[in-house]
Amino acid sequence: MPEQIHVMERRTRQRAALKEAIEQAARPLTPQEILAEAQDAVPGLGIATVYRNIKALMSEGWLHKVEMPGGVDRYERAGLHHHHHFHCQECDRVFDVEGCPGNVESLAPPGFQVASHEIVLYGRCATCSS
Amino acid sequence: MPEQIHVMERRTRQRAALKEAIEQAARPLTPQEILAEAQDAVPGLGIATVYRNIKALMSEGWLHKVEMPGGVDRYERAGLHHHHHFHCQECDRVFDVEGCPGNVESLAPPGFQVASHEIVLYGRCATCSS
DNA sequence: GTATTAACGAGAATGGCTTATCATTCTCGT
DNA sequence: ACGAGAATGATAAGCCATTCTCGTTAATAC
Repeated sequence: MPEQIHVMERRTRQRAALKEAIEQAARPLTPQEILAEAQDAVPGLGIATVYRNIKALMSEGWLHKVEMPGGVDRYERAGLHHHHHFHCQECDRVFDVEGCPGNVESLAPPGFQVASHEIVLYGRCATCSS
Repeated sequence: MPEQIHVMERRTRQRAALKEAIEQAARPLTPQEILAEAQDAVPGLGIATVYRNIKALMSEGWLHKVEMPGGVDRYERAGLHHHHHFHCQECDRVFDVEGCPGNVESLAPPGFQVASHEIVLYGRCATCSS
């Protein structure tokens, strides 16, 4: 009687390309951006695979969702230290921003409990400024 | 020959109710929230009318759009002084937050030009905390 | 009051992003 | 090399916020 071994995750070129694209970017990427990057390595890659793996990588804690105002969700490696984001109004890319003003919770009105916060800077990135 | 007089805007109960709801709320409202509030005054009011008037009030500068991460657009009176927002994770309402840490632009990396910024606090509002 | 026509209400249609379906391909333990 | 079934790719379907259509209502000028 053959043992039934449950394979939870297989190593595929697609998944490797997706993870590689995400790590190389070093900034939050939209599903479309992930697709475009990963297609350099795996030409036929489809958008469904991107979404499937985003969901999988999220649930295994490898990936983290970044929600930006008025835009689609973006994703970056989980486990990065506390940071914020810069949204370029020209190229629509989002970049990580180090540091935090601190003392942000004190802005909340009395009785409001602050669990976390997000700061988003808008403007033009270095590339679009030059 | 009757003169052709162009009426640009009529005073309707619906529009009055919408503006009233927005001013009373004193916080950014979603189209659905505006609808719910205004229906207290005008029961039959439809969602299309809400969107129509949002668009109109926006273009005449009376209303201002507030985009929140991972949510639908909200709207509040234009002309309010610089402030930020608190998003209650329990009731999903958004509140205004006075004050600003300042010195926020200095967070941006060299070469990045900051035009504006938004700070969003997450947690539980006073009502949901008690 | 009457005519004009902006504004309304209900529901259909649109447009995006995301998820589901399913036949096919590919990984991996044996 | 083989076989089970996980993963993929193409596309259909689902979701939803927003916009459009159109017959009806009602605000304004006279």
